[in-house]
Amino acid sequence: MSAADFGLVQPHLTHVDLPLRKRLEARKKPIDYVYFPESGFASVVADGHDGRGIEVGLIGREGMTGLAVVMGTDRTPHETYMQNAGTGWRMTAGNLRRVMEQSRTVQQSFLLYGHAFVIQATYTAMANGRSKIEERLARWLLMAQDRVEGDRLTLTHEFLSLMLGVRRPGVTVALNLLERAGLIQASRGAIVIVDRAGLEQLSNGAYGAPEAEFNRLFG
Amino acid sequence: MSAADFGLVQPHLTHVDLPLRKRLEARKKPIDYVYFPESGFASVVADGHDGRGIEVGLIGREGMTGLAVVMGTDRTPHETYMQNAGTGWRMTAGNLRRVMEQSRTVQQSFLLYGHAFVIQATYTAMANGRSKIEERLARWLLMAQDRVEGDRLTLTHEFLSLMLGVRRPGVTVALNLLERAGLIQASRGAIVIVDRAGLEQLSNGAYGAPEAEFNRLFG
DNA sequence: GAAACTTGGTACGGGATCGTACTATCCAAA
DNA sequence: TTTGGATAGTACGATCCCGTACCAAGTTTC
Repeated sequence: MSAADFGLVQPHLTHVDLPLRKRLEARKKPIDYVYFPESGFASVVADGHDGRGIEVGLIGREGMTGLAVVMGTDRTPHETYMQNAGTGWRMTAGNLRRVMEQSRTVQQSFLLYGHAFVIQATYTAMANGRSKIEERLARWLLMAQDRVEGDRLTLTHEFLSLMLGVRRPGVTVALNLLERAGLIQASRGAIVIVDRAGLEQLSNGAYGAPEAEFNRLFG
Repeated sequence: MSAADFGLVQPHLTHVDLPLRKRLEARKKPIDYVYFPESGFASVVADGHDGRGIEVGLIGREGMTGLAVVMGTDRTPHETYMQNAGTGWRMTAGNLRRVMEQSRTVQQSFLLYGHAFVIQATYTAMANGRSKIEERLARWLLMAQDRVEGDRLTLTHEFLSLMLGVRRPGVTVALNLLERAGLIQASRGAIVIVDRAGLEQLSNGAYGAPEAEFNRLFG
């Protein structure tokens, strides 16, 4: 985004704390604020009819929440909340709408990120349909590390199982597999990424394509 | 879309035949035309690293191809081709860009459909992660019927297996299950939907949410 | 109408994942 | 220091789905 465009957006931004599990969007409720994380990341979670959600999107400092507003509506059927605590900026949905109307190029920047998000979602659909747990896990860990500083992720097996939509023991077993392969180092409530290249290889094609598309657009 | 807006779009539209398997978008290639099907439907297919694709989106008369252009870029990593022959209209990507620039409200209409498409993709991710074959099959049949006239779908088990990313015999077995339940009537190369409500129920929550969102926006 | 091809039905063993339950370990609060 | 809760490891049978193979039945081609 150009300096001039950022100048239009910046006055509306408020710096905010984004603690763990803070809800940034509620399902089917009007979106009040859109958030631009600068650290940590949020999960977009689709609710199944039986209340068992599954993650369909991951948003960190590369992106923003509130794409529904960018697309011209005010809500989605999904829930979005912080999965890894951090900080960021937010602006009201109304101000976002006004700035986008004011500047085509600002709007264009947000739309381009929207495109990147769609691609991420479609590849999540592919991974969920085609990949084994350890492959999806490797993909998720890589996507998460892309969005944090350093190589340490603070999360439990239970949380990962909710994100991937699988059993908790399934995550435990898969993590042990990754650890024995020397790709990660697990401890209670935390995972350290040791070998990114190895994880990418193990993901067996599940990781990479959306990231390549993002880099083509913004890199 | 208002009559005035349609007046801006209409001059650029050319009526075209959309035969089975016609490719509307090639992966990672610049999009020349965007298509508005009036009958039949197209599949958006993500390519796995091993070349085994899986469907991540379904587009019929309710929508359009070329969302990447709407979002401000010229290509996607996906492939889009007609899955059920029909007819439609197309316009060049350049004309689409110009019309959207000319009219905020035209752009807004297309963006709103883009939102609906994102929701469809995210629920596909959920279905792929959580639902059994027969549930996903019921969802797919309902989505397909939403996009054709009448209750007859012309497609083979083989094709369905490619769309769902499962084995062909898996589709055969699941279809027989649906038929024994009196929900469909299968014959060589064709499926007749007999009981929509029953299919929705059998889909176990996999069908419905994206359609509800679409209706909220356009219904 | 015979041959070649497409499509659909069925079967087999194997692997992935499930739901569940139980135990072990770590950490924090009392 | 003890106790209780959160987290992780392991095991069990059941179920779903896989890859593959083979055959049957319909359809097209010659």
